[in-house]
Amino acid sequence: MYTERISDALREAASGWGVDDVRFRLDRPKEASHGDLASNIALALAARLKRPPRDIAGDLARRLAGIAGVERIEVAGPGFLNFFLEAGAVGGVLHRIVTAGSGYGRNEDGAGRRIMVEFVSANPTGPLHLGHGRQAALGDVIARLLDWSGWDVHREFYFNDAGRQISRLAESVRARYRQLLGHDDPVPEGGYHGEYVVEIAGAFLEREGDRYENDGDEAALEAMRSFAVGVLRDEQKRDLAGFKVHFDEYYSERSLYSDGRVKVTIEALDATGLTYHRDGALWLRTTRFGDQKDRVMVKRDGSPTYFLPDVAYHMNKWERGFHEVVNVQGSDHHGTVDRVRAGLQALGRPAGYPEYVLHQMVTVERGGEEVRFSKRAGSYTTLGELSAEVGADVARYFFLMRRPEAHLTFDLDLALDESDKNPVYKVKYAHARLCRLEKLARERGWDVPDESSAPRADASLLRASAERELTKQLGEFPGFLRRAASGRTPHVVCDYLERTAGLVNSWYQSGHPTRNPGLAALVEDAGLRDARLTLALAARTVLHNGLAVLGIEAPERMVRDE
RNA sequence: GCGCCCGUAGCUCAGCUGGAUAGAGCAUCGGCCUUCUAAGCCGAGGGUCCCAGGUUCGAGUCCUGGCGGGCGUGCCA
Repeated sequence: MYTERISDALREAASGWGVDDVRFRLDRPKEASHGDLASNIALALAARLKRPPRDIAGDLARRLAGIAGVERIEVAGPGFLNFFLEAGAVGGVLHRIVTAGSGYGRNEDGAGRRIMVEFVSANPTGPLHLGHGRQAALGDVIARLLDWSGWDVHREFYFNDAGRQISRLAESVRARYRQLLGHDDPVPEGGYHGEYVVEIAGAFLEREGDRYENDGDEAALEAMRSFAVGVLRDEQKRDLAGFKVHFDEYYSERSLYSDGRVKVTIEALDATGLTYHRDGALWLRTTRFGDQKDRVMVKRDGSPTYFLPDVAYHMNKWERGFHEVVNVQGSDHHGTVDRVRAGLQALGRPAGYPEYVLHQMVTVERGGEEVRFSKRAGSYTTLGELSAEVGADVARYFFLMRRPEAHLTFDLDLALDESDKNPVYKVKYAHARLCRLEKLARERGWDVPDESSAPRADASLLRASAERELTKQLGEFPGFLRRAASGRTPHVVCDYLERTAGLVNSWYQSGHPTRNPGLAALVEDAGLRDARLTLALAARTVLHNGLAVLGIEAPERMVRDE
């Protein structure tokens, strides 16, 4: 590829001057008059070589003058090198794209190594809300990006089926159960007030009858607990499936207690000599590893604090062979990051283990007003409702289009709008258009380039600026995917796709059969038509693959339901 | 008090290791459908990139100090 060729030549030239570690850019300038590619290498070298950047640029321009695919090189501004490429060199990427097909954009950065993405990990105490939706979309797409980067990815959901919140859920179910039997038990302090608890109590009543009516013991509570957890977990799984999110494994916090891992972890931490007793509790010197203060690990009453199962769990991940772990969590959990890592470091794990992607919260707007939702108060906008309302594809896209650490305002009106305002439709529409183009060509009895025949098309015929701009954009897809994967930032893909769809539409309009028949894709000239249909095929491939990475359908035709 | 994140157009937000005249969508205004789907395109207006210093040939981007907002800072999970 021409970019690699040029960048190698530049690096080699720098090396010839004794600079082997120069950092420079070689990318597509915003301004068309700055060429197809521009580099700041002369500016980067100026200080090292103690020479004016324009002189260096001039030397480089002369030196690279004969390089294949480059038409001419200009020195501009303070010392930028602007490369103007031959049409054939630019178009060559189209052949690569159609040959790679549904694999275009993949790379082998992960080299087949295992990596775990843990996400959602909601407590089974209620339905998934929109915050979980953002997390589900982020985690799933980060996993997909890692897969596209050659990692062996494992998706895991950790569910907290132990502890106080679950007890409160069971007590809330019992209160509702007894209410249904005519008692006036109040929902306990700190309990769950949502209507779904009443439904669970009703289902429990239907299955078990009134046998637990006056039974206040542990066994009754346990029966309600496991029933409620089962119902809620099934519901969460259903909502996630509707959102096109699946997990390889659901890991139970309870199991960490029942199989002794929490106990083993306490003993292991105690054996490090980094623990001490104070006020009747057992503390861990997490400050040794950068935490703001030491933390209690075993409370005065003998029970472990919540971060211990987290440490035990991550030791278990490590033992299962996952030395690369990405945890996707809400930023309200950031306080726990340091202490969990500190506990793990005390046990000899590396400092950056595990990695965290902390996303900001989601607020919902409808009619310009913020919609308040609170789990405890029982007022809801659940992920299931949202998927059903706007569709999984739109919901996923909206959750993904902002970078994780930025606050997300979910505009329900815009998401529900199936007309021209929704960015998801713009991308899908561009894809459908390209499919339509191929279909029409076939209907007119023309051969349409496919994976095997497209590489024979003469891409150097694509000289119009809309064609070149689109072609160059398509060539950058793998780089964007790589950047999105390594940065754990799916929104980069959204931005790329919106821009690409825009260029597709511009190109499409520029070849309007009436106003500008010379640039139309479906022309009589077979050579030109094949070149343009190859461009269409390549663009369709990129849009399809980009949407696939986001877990979104790329339709062959759009049906307007008006 | 301390820690993390955020502050860019009227609104919601991009801006990759510092690069050329700061971008997109929505909203506003003006054009474009007898031929490939107008769910689209073309154009216009709209900016103290929170403020003040500093580093640099060059700062929205890096450093320091402020201001504003969110979250955290439990022997709660």
